Amino acid sequence: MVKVSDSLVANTKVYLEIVKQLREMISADNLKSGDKIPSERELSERLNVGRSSVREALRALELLGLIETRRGEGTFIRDFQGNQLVQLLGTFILQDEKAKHDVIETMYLIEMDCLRLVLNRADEKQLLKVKSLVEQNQLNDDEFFYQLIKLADNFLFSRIWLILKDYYNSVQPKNVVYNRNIILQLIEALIVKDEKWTFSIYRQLRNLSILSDKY
Amino acid sequence: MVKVSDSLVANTKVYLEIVKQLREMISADNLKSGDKIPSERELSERLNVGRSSVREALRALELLGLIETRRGEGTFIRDFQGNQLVQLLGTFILQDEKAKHDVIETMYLIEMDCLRLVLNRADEKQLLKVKSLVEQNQLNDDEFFYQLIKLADNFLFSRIWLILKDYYNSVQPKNVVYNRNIILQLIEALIVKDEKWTFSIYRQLRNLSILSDKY
DNA sequence: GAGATAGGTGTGGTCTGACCACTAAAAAAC
DNA sequence: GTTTTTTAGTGGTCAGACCACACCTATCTC
Repeated sequence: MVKVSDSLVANTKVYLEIVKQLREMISADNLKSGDKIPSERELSERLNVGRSSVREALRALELLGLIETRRGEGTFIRDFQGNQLVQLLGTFILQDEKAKHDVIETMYLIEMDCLRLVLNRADEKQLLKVKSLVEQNQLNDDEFFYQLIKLADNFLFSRIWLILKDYYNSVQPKNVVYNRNIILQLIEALIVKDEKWTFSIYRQLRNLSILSDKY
Repeated sequence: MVKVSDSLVANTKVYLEIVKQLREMISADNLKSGDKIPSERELSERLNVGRSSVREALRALELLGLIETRRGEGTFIRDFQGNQLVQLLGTFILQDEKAKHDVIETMYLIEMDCLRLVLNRADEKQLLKVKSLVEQNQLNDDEFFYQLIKLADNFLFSRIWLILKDYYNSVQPKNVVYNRNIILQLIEALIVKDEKWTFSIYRQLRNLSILSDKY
């Protein structure tokens, strides 16, 4: 009988090895969001490990938001959502002020990077689409920005931004402002590809006017 | 007998409740990095839950990097380090084709963000220190950039950059170029706080000359 | 035949008890 | 006093037992 743990020098815990195996399994079978993964009992049997070890791995991935389990049905790949995770991390690590500052600064800079990308990349059509959504009041501030970030067409930035946004909102209560006029101006500036105007409006939106020369 | 699970409408899983309890416990007792938390068996008894449930909670927190367990000793609060976590998330998230391009683009943009931060933040003294290290040939390209990133004084950026750099090096065969002259020019540009010059040199360093107007 | 009902099966959720491997501190031997 | 041995405590893992729930299917009722 060959156990997963035997394949290593045993300095790796079984549940970590299972996480690894799951990763490879997902990648090999090209499983996507919503797909089902084998049951706990089947995994336990296939990997020659105890079911409790399988559960430790699955629970950890669940807390991370990477999978979702439904009693009586099974375990499914999930579209990664950082919120829950971020909330947890936040209460654990975001105590010191410097960390909060870093989060906010990083988010602003990444947002501006995305604006640059949009300026160079997005076509007018897409921007007009966002504009119409805003005009119909279908987007709040966060949703609007997410649309912009997506237009930057960089998946990594989208992911990072989503996480940072959650941190940001948990640190910075607030912002029900939603000034539609400013947002519309920002879109306009992007459409005409006026970089200076774009960033001027952005700083206004984020209340960075005072710090305008800092970034 | 009152179980943790009974105190709720039971729509919350026990291990999540334990995570919550642990959080409160840590906060109440003001436990800090390095401190020990109760043993699995004690927690199991105190919270009236099975040890396996306690373990599910602890393993999840461990994968998150929030605690550390040492066999034979116990479980300890840990100084949070995101790298392992981000690495894990990365392998789960970065599977698509476009990912490589996104990684490179993201790294470049973050490096430029850091340059901006350094321009506004770093004092000459620190820069001269880096300069002397370069002159003594004590830094390779990556190490040099890491010094710069650190001068930007944003912990989050440092973390993200380190991860991206690993991906970058595995994607981009590689650049043993190490042109000391260009690096020294970059430092000089930063010292005199000449933004245009700085970015011009940077693009040269990263061979972005062709794309210069894209970013 | 259509619909409602009752089982059966598979799944996650949880607990218990049993080992093992390892560490550190106490006890014993010198 | 120093070394060795024992012992108690801790995490690591497994196996088996229930439970609650979702889904399917065969059966019953009309």
